[in-house]
Amino acid sequence: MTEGDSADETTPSCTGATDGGGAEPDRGREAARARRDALSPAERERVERTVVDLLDLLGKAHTMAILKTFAFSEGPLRFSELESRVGVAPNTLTERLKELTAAGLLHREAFDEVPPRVEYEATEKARALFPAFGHFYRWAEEHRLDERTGTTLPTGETAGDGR
Amino acid sequence: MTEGDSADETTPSCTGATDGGGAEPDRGREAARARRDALSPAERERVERTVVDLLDLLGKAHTMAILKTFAFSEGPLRFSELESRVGVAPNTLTERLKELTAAGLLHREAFDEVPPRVEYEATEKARALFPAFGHFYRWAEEHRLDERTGTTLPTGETAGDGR
DNA sequence: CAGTATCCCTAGAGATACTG
DNA sequence: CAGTATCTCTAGGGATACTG
Repeated sequence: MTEGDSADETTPSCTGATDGGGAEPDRGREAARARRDALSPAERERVERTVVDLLDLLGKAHTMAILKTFAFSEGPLRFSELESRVGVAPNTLTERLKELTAAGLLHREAFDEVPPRVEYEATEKARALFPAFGHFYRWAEEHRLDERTGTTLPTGETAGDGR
Repeated sequence: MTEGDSADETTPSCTGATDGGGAEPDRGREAARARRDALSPAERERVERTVVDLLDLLGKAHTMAILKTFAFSEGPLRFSELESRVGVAPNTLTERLKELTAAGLLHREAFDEVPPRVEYEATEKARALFPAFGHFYRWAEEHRLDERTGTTLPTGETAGDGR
């Protein structure tokens, strides 16, 4: 992102995530407000900045692909493994990996063996994030982007995907 | 983003986001896999693309600030209102608004009155997304970015906050 | 193998002025 | 008021070659 602008807060609760039909209109908003108001202004700001920064990071080039790779892998992953699985240039991968590591989402361990080996692994912090991705995933199962589904929910979401 | 890679998994909704200690290691992963494998390859691809595209959109300049504004507003919002609340240049705002509208996350209604009036409102589709933001919010309450909290969870999260 | 060092190159955000 | 039209500028990602 570019700005360091003014207002920005954050959000809601855990209400009708999976809503199949029209549930309550703005149920979650109140809860959101409540949660939000429960924090001290300073802490609130801190939290909100964190959310924005996080989204910012997730929105960067291959971050999601990288995290997803970890989410579906058993053990740690090596640089080259990620490089090929994600399909990204080494410099970019290095950068992302550094950011993720600095954010505490990945843990880096280097073994100085003959052919160098470095392993990356998702931390608890990262794992705590995965459920949120799950929410997005579920959302994506029921909705589509780039389609004027207006205010009404789609009729058949699982619809005719391209192939 | 630049390329079309895959996406990600899922998990529980409102579970132990707040986990204070170490819960089960990779509990959600299996569930994620299960959910994922339940879909046809084509649909899975569609869903994963949607998630990536969504994150991509959310990661753009002022998207989160805009959506957050809607999340905390009662009624619809006007262009100028958003312009000042978010603090963004008109062209950029227009662009973001168009994208959000095209994605079906916002509904645009123009009244041709003497001083033109256009109102934007979050759709159901957008509202269904808010709880996910809530998850991020909760996550942000417990974690910090840019801090080496390694594999262990932070001790005192509400940290730095002065009052 | 796991990166770093360069160079290029364009998407995209800001500022500003203008219009229906 | 709600945008559009320009122009400018730079962050950041791709490709490639090189190194500890």
